[in-house]
Amino acid sequence: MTAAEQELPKLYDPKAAQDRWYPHWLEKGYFTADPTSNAQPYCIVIPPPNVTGALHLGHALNNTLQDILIRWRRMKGDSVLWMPGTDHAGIATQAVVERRLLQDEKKTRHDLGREALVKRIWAWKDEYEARILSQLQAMGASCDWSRTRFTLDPICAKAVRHTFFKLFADDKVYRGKRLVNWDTHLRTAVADDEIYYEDTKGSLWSIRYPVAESDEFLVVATTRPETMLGDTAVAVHPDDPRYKHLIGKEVALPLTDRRIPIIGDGMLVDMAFGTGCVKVTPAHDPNDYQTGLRHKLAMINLLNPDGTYHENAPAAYRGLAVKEVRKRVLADLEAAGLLLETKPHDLRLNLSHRSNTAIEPYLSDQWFVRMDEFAEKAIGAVTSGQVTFHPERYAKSYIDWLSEKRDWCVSRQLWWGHRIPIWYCETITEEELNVAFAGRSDVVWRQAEAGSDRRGWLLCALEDLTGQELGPNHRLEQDGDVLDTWFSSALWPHSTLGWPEKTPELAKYYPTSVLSTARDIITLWVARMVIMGQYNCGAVPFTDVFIHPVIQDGQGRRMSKSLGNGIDPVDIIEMYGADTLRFGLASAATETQDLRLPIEKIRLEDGREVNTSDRFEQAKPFANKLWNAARFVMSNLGDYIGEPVRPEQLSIEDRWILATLRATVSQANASLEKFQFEKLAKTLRDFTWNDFCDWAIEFAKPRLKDNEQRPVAQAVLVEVLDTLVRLLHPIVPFVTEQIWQSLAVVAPIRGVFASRNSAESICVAPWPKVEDLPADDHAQSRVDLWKDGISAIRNIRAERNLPKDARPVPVMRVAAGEMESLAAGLAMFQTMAGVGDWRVVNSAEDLPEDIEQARARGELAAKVLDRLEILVPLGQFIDKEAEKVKLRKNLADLEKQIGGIDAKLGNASFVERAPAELVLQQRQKREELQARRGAVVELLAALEQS
RNA sequence: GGGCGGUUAGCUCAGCUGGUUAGAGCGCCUGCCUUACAAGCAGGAUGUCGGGGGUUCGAAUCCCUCACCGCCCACCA
Repeated sequence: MTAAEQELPKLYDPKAAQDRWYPHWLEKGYFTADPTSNAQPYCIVIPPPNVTGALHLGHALNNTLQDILIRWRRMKGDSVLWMPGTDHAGIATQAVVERRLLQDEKKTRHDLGREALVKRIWAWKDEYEARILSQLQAMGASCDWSRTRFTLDPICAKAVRHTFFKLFADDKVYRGKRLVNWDTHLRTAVADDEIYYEDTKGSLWSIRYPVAESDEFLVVATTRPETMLGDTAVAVHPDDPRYKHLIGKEVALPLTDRRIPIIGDGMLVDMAFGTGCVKVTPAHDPNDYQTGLRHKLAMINLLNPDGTYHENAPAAYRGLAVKEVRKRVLADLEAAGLLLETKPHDLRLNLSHRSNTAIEPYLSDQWFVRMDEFAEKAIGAVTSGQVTFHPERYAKSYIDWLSEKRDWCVSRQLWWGHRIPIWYCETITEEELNVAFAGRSDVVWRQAEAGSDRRGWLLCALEDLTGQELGPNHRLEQDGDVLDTWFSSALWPHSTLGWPEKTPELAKYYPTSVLSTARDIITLWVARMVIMGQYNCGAVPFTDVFIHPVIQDGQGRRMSKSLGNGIDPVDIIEMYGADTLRFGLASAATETQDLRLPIEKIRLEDGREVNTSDRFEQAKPFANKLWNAARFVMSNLGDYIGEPVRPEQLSIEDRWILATLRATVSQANASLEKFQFEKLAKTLRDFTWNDFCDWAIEFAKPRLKDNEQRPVAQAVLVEVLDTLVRLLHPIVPFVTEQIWQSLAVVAPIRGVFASRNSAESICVAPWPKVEDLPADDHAQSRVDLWKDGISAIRNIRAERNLPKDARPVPVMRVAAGEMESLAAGLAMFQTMAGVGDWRVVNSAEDLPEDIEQARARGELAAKVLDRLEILVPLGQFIDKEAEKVKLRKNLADLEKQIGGIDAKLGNASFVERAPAELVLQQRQKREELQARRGAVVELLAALEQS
């Protein structure tokens, strides 16, 4: 491509840049990690999106922020790996596929069978995984796609199998009882997040339980009378004077022939609620279950999986459904005169999302991971500083949750997931097992615990058992359940790197660097990754956890399908381009607040209705602005030869913009180190727009017309543009690459000083270094004075409505020491402020005659600034009255400020107690203001006399 | 019920280790198609910093309290 072939359209075309550069980056392999590199490793594993559906804006935010970090570190020269992948999301995915099956074909999973259903889910997964990956690519994500993983793929499966095997062998996993949320319609356990609540008007029934061998009664209040058939105790508060004496005695449980103990339990019972007596049904209520554990009560399961009453219930109720049992129990109690009262009571019904039927707490046997030691170690990882949360307040939720040390239930009654690698055999003996598996270290076994639903032996194997290992006389049956999705997610940082194999990737990139996620999964995911990382690899999985804000709609609600307020990032990319999406999200990613996006529905040209947000309008002009600044620079490089520039050739304004750029690089570094993306975006936007475009380019225009100054001005523009696009690249990768590549054609040689580079893509160009750019306080101070002067004249022109072509001839009064500074900006003033010849005078000396005369005639407009007084003769354009009003307002402002300072300085306590430095500063400030006031008073007086 | 965060311009948000006349983007008003950019330029207006109390010479910033909004966790016999 030659310079002539360059297309430099006025409007930046995001789509063209995206279509052109993303495939190019992939082809060149810039995103491919090299574990053999000697560079410092930097690795982020993507929080794997669920394959349940397409990505929304929350994912876009998180992945934009990760890509910013990744692209930054890649440019810094680190050996970078951003590991992509997706999550099988157990119940969520199975549920969507089952729901669709029911809708489209009126079939349940039982109609299809396990194998066929799983096949359907794989097809679903393939579709959505492709969609998700293409969304990430559309956003510009620089993942190493050659390593894309899926939580059910063979590499991850191997890690899961090895982990479970190790846990089993170490006795860290056990089979135990637990109350699960049982869906009696679908005959399956459902997860907590698959339950919804409905407030309904129910009843609170009071039932008399006769105390054995006594005339006394205890009255219990319940919303679920049918569960009384499974009661195994009645609890009262141990300090309750009404019942204290009964603790240790028994009641005769009505409708049954059982006697159950009266226990004292301060945790379960609130003396003030109801009657102060609580029936305890450990097998069908979570609190009662805990109470049962505390008091070692019997646990009587009343239900069959289909929700009918089990043989553990008295004969009269067996085989009946829950509702029917309730009716009968109430009728029978009534008949026995034991039903005291029925009161209306508001209660919350737990319903299954999947079948819309009531959830029954149901006691079942599940696999658990022992958490005590694990949690202790994982807490230590944070308290010792091996893992740091950003913002740090989130460490508290992590530690609080882990401190409960509740064992982790890892089995799920699903078909979609990692099958639990346990085989049961009831008939074998240990001797026979020893013989069958002699010499094999890949099979371990343990005896089933007493009280478990299984008898005989539990075998865990690294490879699937065929079932034939024990010979024809013994049946081996594999556990039908799968593992909790979070089990495989917990291994994600090391499983994706190849553990348990000792891969070069694992050696190079583990522990990874940063984990970026939302706060709602700090416990479910982050804590468990730390635990499993420590267990499997002996080291924490990452050193920093960054918690990003949550995206909400205009009403502060989460985005969700059911509310219809979700935004597809691809829609935003189509409307605004990927750079604007990313810039908008980064600009909104503040540390303290969640991110509120007022949603609008709009209809696209193709008729589709999509959600969008005004927030992207705010970010929209930026890429184009940058593009046009670059276009200006490049259009002035036709004769650029790239000769090195010696520092002494630089003008004041060159030194100013380079010094300002230096400060910007330093600020950008600080923001990136601290995960302050909003600050990063703002810093770079401000530099681009306010310093580079508004001033530096304008300063350069006259110099580019001067043959002598032109090469230096060109070199500095190239240097600044080159550095700026490198700084911006992590946020807006496409427009910066477009500029980088175009710039390479017109200015193959860059670098005002030593830092020349000619990277073939900005993706791998060096990150700017602060020390390559000169600091220059003097230039900064001087250019600030120029800017003030130019703004002041523009202000006068605009406020006095001077015609466009009017060329007033102003005077600037400054202290003697500043005269030279201002005079150096001569050319700039004339073009940028639109003035004719102008003069700088010493404020201690008399004004030039023409100005003095204009003042006498009252035709002078003035601006009295801190270091500078600007006097513009307006001649016929003067409006004396308006001028007086302005000066009076100016005077009032100054007096108000002086008054404020006087109040402070007149306050003895301030002078005594405030830092001396501050008092001095206030005194100086007062002097300046007084001087300005004097000047304004003088001007006003002249005007009034005229 | 416990915990966390928020309440600053019409909208979305910075500022909060106390100390200039409280800022930005978008929107709004005025004037400009000034050959980088009208998705632009120049200029302008806009705030009892949620209410109340306290600490301090000084509070948007620190403390207490109330109200409202959001989130997490627990619970509702």
